[in-house]
Amino acid sequence: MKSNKIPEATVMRMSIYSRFLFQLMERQVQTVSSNEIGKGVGVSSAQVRKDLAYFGEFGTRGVGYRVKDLYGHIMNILGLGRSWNVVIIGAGKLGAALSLYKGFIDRGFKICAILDNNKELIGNRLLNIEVESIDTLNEKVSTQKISIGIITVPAVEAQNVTNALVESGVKAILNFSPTILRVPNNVILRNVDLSVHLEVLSFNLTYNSK
Amino acid sequence: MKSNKIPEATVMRMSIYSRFLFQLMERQVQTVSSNEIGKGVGVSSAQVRKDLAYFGEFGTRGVGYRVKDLYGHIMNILGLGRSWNVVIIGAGKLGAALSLYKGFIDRGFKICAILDNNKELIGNRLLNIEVESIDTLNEKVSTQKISIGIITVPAVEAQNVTNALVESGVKAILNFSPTILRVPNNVILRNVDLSVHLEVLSFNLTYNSK
DNA sequence: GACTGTGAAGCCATTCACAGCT
DNA sequence: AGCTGTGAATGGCTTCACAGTC
Repeated sequence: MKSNKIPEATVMRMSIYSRFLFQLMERQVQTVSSNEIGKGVGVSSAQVRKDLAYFGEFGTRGVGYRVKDLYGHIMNILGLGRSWNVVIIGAGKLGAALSLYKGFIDRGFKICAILDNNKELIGNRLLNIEVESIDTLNEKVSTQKISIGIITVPAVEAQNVTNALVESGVKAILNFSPTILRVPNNVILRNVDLSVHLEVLSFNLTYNSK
Repeated sequence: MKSNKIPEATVMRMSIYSRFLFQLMERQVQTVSSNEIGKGVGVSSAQVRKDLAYFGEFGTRGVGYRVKDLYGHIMNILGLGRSWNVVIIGAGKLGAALSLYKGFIDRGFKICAILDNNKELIGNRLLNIEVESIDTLNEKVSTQKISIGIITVPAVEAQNVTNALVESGVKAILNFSPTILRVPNNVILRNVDLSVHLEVLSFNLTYNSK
């Protein structure tokens, strides 16, 4: 499978489809059509079929998709057939919230460590994990086989934290700080900018689009 | 200005440009080129110029852009020349984190109220705001002129909360719950799905793209 | 008749390349 | 010479429409 030819938008929708399918499973639904999936998640049926076609043929013409099978396929495609170990750097409010975020845990992301350099926060307990010093990063990553780092520190510290994460051997970084980070190109970086979304709303409200 | 012809990606980048320009202002930089902006935020110079061109001509050929002026223009374009009143529904960890999120406050979003239906959370103090019952929504929105609602409740409650927000007169909603919400089309809705981003990383790690 | 899978068409965003200004 | 603003070219994602299958 050549993942670099697959649109990122497609991957994001796959994630959404899988959650919709999970809901159907809970309701014991056996079969679903691309049209129903599309209605359920807010895209066209053609889009659903095109997205799935990147990865194979999962349906039956005239019938639709078996919910359970399709769910399984998508979870495997997304690499969620296993669990991922994660470290969060930054034990402020956002880091704390994310460490307890059910959406992560439910989908196989295990928060193994929460690190910070602020002595006031070190020692705090979040659920069953204790906030520890950022000095323990290398040890945590290697002993716990952590492959993903989440950055929730202030912008000014973000690049330093990134460098430390890269050096520790983490393979992917999810950055919540509003900064452009530099990473070597064997490390995958994604940015989530919370302010941007509110500002898009502000823009739309101002020019009352639609 | 016809905002409905402007790509959403452009609006999002405008938000990012403005923060980059703010950093330049702090460093007393007077003038900047599209190339420098592009380098700073990780896009091409042509992209920067195209984006700005949707809104007018802000630069001087042969010279570049005056940092302060361009910043001011973009802030106005984004509707950030004023402050926006916001209500957060859901005082769990995520709601609490967002209510204290500096990135919102700094950009003129004022969290006026945090509401929840969980009696255990009502009465908690977050900074200077007290968590109150969701029953007070209508009153809050009208007396405090709130135009934006942020949803951080569990998925099952999200549609009910949305309906309440719509009825209260809120004009835009930022939804952090992983659900497809229905809103009348005079209300603007944006979804932020935190899990999706980690799952895209999982996908990329699995097929080591790039 | 219902629904998938897919080539072709359409559409939208990004990049190119250069004329025009300082 | 340096840099913006922009029409033209490119590239990529989405929609269309229908052949293929149950």
